Amino acid sequence: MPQSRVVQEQNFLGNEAPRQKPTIKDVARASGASVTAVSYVLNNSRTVGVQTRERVLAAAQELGYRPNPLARGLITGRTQAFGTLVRDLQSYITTRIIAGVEKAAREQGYKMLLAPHNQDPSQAVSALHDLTARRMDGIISISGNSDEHPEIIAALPAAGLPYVLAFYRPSETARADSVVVDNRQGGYVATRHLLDLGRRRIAFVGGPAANNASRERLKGYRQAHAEMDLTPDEALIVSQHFMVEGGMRAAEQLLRDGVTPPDAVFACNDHIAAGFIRGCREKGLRVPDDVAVVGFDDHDMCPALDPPLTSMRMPLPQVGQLCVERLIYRLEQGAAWEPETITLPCSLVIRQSA
Amino acid sequence: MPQSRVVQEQNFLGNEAPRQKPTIKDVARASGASVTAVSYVLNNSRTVGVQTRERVLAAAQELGYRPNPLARGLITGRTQAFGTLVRDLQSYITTRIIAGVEKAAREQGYKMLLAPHNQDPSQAVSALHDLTARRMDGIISISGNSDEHPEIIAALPAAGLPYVLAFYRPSETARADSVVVDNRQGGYVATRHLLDLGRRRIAFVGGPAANNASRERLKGYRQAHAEMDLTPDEALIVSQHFMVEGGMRAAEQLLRDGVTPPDAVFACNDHIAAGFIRGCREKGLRVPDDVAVVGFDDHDMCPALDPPLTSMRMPLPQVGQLCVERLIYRLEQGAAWEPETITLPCSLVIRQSA
DNA sequence: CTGAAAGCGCTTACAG
DNA sequence: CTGAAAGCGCTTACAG
Repeated sequence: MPQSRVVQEQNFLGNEAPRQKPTIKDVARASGASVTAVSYVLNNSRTVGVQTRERVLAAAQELGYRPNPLARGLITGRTQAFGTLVRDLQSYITTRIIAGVEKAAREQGYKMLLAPHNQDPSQAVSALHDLTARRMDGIISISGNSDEHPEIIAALPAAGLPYVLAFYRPSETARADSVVVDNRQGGYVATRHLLDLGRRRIAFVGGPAANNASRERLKGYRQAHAEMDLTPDEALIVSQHFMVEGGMRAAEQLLRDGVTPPDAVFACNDHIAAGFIRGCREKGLRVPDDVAVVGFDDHDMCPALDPPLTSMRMPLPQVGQLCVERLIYRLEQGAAWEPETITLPCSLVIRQSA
Repeated sequence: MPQSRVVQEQNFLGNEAPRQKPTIKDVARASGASVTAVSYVLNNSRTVGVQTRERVLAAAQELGYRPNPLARGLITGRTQAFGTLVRDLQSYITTRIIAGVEKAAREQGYKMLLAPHNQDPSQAVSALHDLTARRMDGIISISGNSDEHPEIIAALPAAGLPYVLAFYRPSETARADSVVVDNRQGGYVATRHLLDLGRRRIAFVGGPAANNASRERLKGYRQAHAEMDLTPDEALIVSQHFMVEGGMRAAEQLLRDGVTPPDAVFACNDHIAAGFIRGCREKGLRVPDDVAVVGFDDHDMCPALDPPLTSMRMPLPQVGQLCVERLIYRLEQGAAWEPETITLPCSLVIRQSA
């Protein structure tokens, strides 16, 4: 009898056809306990006689029993899994947040189902439907450096699942938990660093004008100036796409003949910063001597740029981790609660561009 | 009666508490059909009288009915979802393959459950257990530029699920489907490009010595030389980590005083190439005039490097897409089959470094 | 303290 | 062609 079990185990571990997975009934039979007892023992949800308990545990162990999450989910309505809504998986920022989500989820015994929506509201809605149908326990919605389409955020409450926003600060009225990075402080620190270097014509190259992170960083930029009783030249404040090409275009704008060039640039991401540096080079300007440059994101190519790029680092894995913790907290609390936004500071990584 | 349904729908779409999701029973009741009939209509698995069929469809539509995948999976053993095993989510290569997997999966009506294993066999085994327990329909295992831990590949068959390897060419005996990139051809094309430029001392900077992709690319490097009756200087062939720092170290090795420097470098990824370029700069060597450089991966920072980096592009999204197609094909075929490896060619993206 | 039984929401032989 | 019923693998009132 025990022998036949061993054989099964070998089949499972070997390269052969999969054995039939043992069910709770098999464990009950093998341990001489009732299905009820097995369930209670395995879930620790009721005290069970100690000898029964031990036989159940032994049998489960020996059979390699694993409860079927589908059956369990059907009854409990919980699946020990989160849906993670993301725009796409190509973004450096997004993947680092996901890494934090995954790690924290795993540590808490949860799995993560990824649902990219490609910034398409109808895809997002259908993903949300599916996540709900699969009885996810909650949803984490990750925004990247660009804002999510508003309809996507708006679709979240309708799913009827607890959710937390990562990297996106909800409007006052939204009643949503979120974990965000302090973009204002990041913008402040970056700008302040350039001011401390003695620069006084600091350009600001933001992302698309509507981008929330950019707007916050611009506030920090202004604040740093204001604190030193300086007024930035509004002509130095421009918007571009978060790409190398955007940075090159910004350089064309700001370094064109006939205008006084900036002596520093704070770029809202590293791609822009890199493109700007390239633009400087083409104009014959030296970085950092003529133009000091600070980027944002601390991209892993920063050390490889010429010169190595000084950049703001965001605590991205922590954002993911805190989202998970928040979500689990909500799951366990249930009932009424006040939405909460956790704000994490950025830090400056000084290299040679500023 | 219809009115109360409308109210429910509003609750669902609004910001209120989630309504109870309708079940197949609700659809049966609303349409006056049997549960059996509803099931057959919705699955198209048996012909049903046309008027019944239409009433069922209408009711399902109106109620916003979505079959519970958990209940369905419990019976059918299928969940319309794949598990995707990855080392981590930080790799540029991995995320691009994942994007391809996700897109193809979505188009075929499948979801994707991501399971990172951090190159830790025990994490991989437990992820595999979980994926099996959740009744995934199949598994796609994605390797990045570095080889997977062999135990991780070895654990795959034991899960008893169909699986496909992405980016990893299985050994002859492994009997596994896979979709890989033609690293040999990539190495050949890159090297050939440098040779055609007239370079004759071409260094090869690979990843860790055991790395399979590197070894294949080296074969291509040798082949390109052989075709022109050239023999590369073995001293120019070095191994480094796939990082900017690795490239810098390679530059230290190859450009040190007293040795004849290479006039070109083929680096096995863009981070290495970028680090090497930085090393050249520090030695006062011009790229590409003194040293031409070709990287690998076509990283999105390539255009921002100085000079913009010429690099090999791999058809990564296609790798993911073909994995999904292969897997679905296996699911539908079942039974006996011969393992198949699909090999996709790389292409050269010429910028200014070579 | 304990177990038989109902039931979660489906699918699918089975019997009409 | 059609539907009542069994059953997937669990959890948990319910009744002893």
